Amino acid sequence: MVSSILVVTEVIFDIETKKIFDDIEGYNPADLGISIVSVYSRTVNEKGEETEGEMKSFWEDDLAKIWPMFINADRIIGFNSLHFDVPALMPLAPYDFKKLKHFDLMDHVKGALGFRLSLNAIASETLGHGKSDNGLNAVYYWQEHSEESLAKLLKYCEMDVMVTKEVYDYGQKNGQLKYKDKWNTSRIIEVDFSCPKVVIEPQMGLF
DNA sequence: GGAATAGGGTGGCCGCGGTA
DNA sequence: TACCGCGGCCACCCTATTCC
Repeated sequence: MVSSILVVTEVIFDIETKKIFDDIEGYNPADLGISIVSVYSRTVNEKGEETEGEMKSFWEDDLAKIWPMFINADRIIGFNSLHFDVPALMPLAPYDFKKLKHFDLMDHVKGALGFRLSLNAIASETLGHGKSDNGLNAVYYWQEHSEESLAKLLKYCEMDVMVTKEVYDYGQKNGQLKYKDKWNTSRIIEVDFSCPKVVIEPQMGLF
């Protein structure tokens, strides 16, 4: 008797750019340039438990290493990724990056609420802590380019990925997220982050 | 500060009810 | 009947918000 294993490979990612929109003409995230990409890659078993996970960060010179991670993923998770991260990475990708299995958290929040919310607003109320910094500072850290500022940039990008991961996990486990509205009232967002499991048939010995 | 988009504020229009 | 005030609805414009 051979039993099937249900697993999902998930990749949670975030990017930081070299420039802000003020530095470029028009609106094309691809023109901002990529300074660093942080990726949390993991496998999840049939119980929804993370069996293994690893955080990696890649500076612009190492970006070639990230593409195999994305193309093998069952779900690529980001926040506002479809409207920002994906277009920014597109020109650098060796394949059609936008055709992969993207899962944009903000898109789901917008679908549930009808309007957009920041990752910080959701994380603060849902997890009790928000982001450690903001995206503009990430650009300044890159432009400063000192050992200390690059360390801050790396830490910020990885922290962003961890916050995204925690929000995603909370939504998947509880079927809801939280945020504070403009009247400072705590609100609940009903979400469905369920993911179809991939069935892996154990290989029979061929020898 | 870029594009996109939702929310809020404002003003115009219309219908209804009260009063002279 | 004519006038006035009020409320509801709609369109428009401005502001706030997302990402970096």
